Amino acid sequence: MDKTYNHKDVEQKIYKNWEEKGYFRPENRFGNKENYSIILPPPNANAPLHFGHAMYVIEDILARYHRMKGDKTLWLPGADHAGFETQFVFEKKLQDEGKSRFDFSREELYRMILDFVGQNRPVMEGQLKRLGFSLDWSRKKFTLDSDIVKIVHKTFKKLYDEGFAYRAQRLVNYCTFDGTSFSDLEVVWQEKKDPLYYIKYGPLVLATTRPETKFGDTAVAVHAGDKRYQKYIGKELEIETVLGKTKIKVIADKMVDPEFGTGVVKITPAHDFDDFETAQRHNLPMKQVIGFDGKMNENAGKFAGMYVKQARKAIIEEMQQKGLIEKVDENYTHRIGLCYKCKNVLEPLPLEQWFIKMEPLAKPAIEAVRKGNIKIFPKNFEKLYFQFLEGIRDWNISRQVVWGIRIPAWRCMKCNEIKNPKSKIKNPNKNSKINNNLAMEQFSNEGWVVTEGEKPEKCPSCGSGELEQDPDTFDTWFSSAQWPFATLLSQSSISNFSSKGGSASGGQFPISNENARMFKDYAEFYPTTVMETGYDILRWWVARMVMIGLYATGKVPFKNVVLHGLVNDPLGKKMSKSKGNVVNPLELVDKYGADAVRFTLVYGTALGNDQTLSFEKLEAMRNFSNKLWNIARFIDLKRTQNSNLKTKNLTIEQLSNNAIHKNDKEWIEKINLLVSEISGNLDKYQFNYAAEKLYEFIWHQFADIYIEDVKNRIDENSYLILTTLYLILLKLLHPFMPFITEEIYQRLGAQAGGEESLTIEKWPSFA
RNA sequence: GGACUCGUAGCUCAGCGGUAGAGCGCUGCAUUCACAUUGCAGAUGUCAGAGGUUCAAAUCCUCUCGAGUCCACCA
Repeated sequence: MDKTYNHKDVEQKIYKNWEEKGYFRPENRFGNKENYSIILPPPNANAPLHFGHAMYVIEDILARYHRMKGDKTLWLPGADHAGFETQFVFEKKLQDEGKSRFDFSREELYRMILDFVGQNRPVMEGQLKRLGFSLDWSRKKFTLDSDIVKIVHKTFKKLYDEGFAYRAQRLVNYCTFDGTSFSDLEVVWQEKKDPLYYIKYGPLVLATTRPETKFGDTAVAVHAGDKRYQKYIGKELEIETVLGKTKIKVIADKMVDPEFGTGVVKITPAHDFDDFETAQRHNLPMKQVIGFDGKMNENAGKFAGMYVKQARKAIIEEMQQKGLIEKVDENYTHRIGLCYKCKNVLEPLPLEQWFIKMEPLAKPAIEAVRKGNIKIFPKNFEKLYFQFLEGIRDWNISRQVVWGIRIPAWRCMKCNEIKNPKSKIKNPNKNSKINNNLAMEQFSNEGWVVTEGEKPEKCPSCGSGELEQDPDTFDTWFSSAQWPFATLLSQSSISNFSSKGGSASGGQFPISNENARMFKDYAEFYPTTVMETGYDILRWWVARMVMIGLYATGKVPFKNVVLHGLVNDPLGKKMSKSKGNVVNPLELVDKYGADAVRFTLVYGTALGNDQTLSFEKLEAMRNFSNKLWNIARFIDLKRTQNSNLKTKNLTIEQLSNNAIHKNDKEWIEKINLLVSEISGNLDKYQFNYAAEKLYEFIWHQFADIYIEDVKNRIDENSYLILTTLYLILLKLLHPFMPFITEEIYQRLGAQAGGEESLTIEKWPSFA
């Protein structure tokens, strides 16, 4: 054996062997006790891993621990299509090539992104392997796999049929130049100085930066406690405007800050996010004055046809002439949203989209945690969970991107014409004249046909064949929310469970009990045992999985939630691509070895806390690997010096019966205690304790004291005890440092008579 | 603006009611011995600050200051 351990020589070779032998497949285990399952949070298929993904080592520790304990263990990998993010990255690439998404048809664009992702996905998977993750690759899934898509469609259909999915008009950030809406993520916020106009509304004066939207005002709001305006609350005022006299209602709402401006706010539901919400609270009508083409519409009277900026100027001039402007604050700064692409000001505009009613779904999700059907570790995150669910709003699941699962909903053009004769519904990107005067109430789903993916032949209510599919795709999180049951269900032949024959009403989708046997993985591993992920996606992902999982299957999707913290750069700053401080975990694996990287991540940081990446710590853990190596080297050397010295794979009890020397007996007892401590720590997700104890014990107890002691009195019996105890320590350490422990085990284990790999060895039990 | 997390040895962090802990670093010594990616010995802290609860507080409560994250995006 070499003097130092060289991880590069062994890691990849070892992983390849593990995989070929099928150790990570649950069906290959002997003596299965309980079913144990973890679904890997699917990394973005498009991007290489970042450091956060290395934290999934926690899942590997759990998987390996339970596998060794004899549980039938499944750790299932997958990849997420990450709809908007991936399309965003791809469009950047197009941009670099001097192209844009508008140069391609929907189908072309989708195909191109699919190819792009296809090239990147193996990179990500290879990285997970380099980290030693004991994932069952035979079961890997992608969120756009056809069988997953089928399940997602089915869930949506169920939500629709049971009245949880509805169509409604909500505001979106719309770029009138690019003709598309953007999600909140892609809005670029910028500080800008704009005039703040103080304009007269009858007896009131209010401040606004957007006087041109005044034609869309459907109320004026003040704070309920504002003494100045008490007498107006609930009254209807007659006011003078540039388009003549009109009437407007005064409401009281908490959204108004009496300190700002005059303490009076105009409410323009169609063109301001806050106003929109206020209008919902007060059941105010919505009046659109700006079209999807960026021009004022007919509600703006003589200003119709003007672009927003022109109109603002023209209106201000006229108001000034009429004496309707009290003053102008020229130095007002505020933040406005810009299009990331063309840097134009985004226009909040009302667009019809699909929503999910969340409150009834959130209730059982809250209950599940309250009752302890789901446990969250560390416990303090429960608070965040409840906070989110108790204040939940309906979920907009429509996304105007191509890269994703297309919503299986068709609009009957004929029914819509009957319902809304004047404004023929067309793609709003082309036609601005829709829904100008719609009330705020939820839309009915009339005129829509929702299926499980297949195109309907005709409209069930009018029989028309003129059906147009919703161009939108689902929010990525809508599919990820179904990940635990979707991945497990889709392991079986999915044709068993498709659409038409399926239980239409009543029972929980997707399957009736008698069919359950067809879905073996689902039956065995759902609900999964642990969902382990970063706390930053507790609400985005974990909470939604609970809600949708409970809804779709009638069961919690997992029994335990384990949340890890973030890994920051060596200066303690969050790693981000834009800051350019991202550390590739693979670089560190190359330099220090996967085991050292893994151990570094769990050593010394309590679960759920952030940590700062430390090269010193990595070095220390690499040294620890070397220590392990040299203990093995000592054992190996003695053996070559005296062929009577033997190692045997014995249990602690058997060892006890064999020990002769008093000191050896003591050390057996010490390790016996250690086994129980480490097992206890792992059962309680106290990975840092376990790692610290193993490090301290192996190095400063076992090597520094015990080996030094045995060295001077070595004989066949003491050698047997010493080396067998070392095997036990390797087993305890294996979930944390799988490569080096396996390599040493292979070198020592040949004589020991154990399993062919540590991966499938039995976890030491304490006497 | 709202919420959450964190401020403990030079650095990175455990501890979270009972007279302060680890790793790294530092100081001194040792070393043909499995390992210098080593061993032995040692120094180092009014546990951010101020109040309060308690027989007892780094640990519980309140406030202040500082660092960070998430959410919202005030006319």
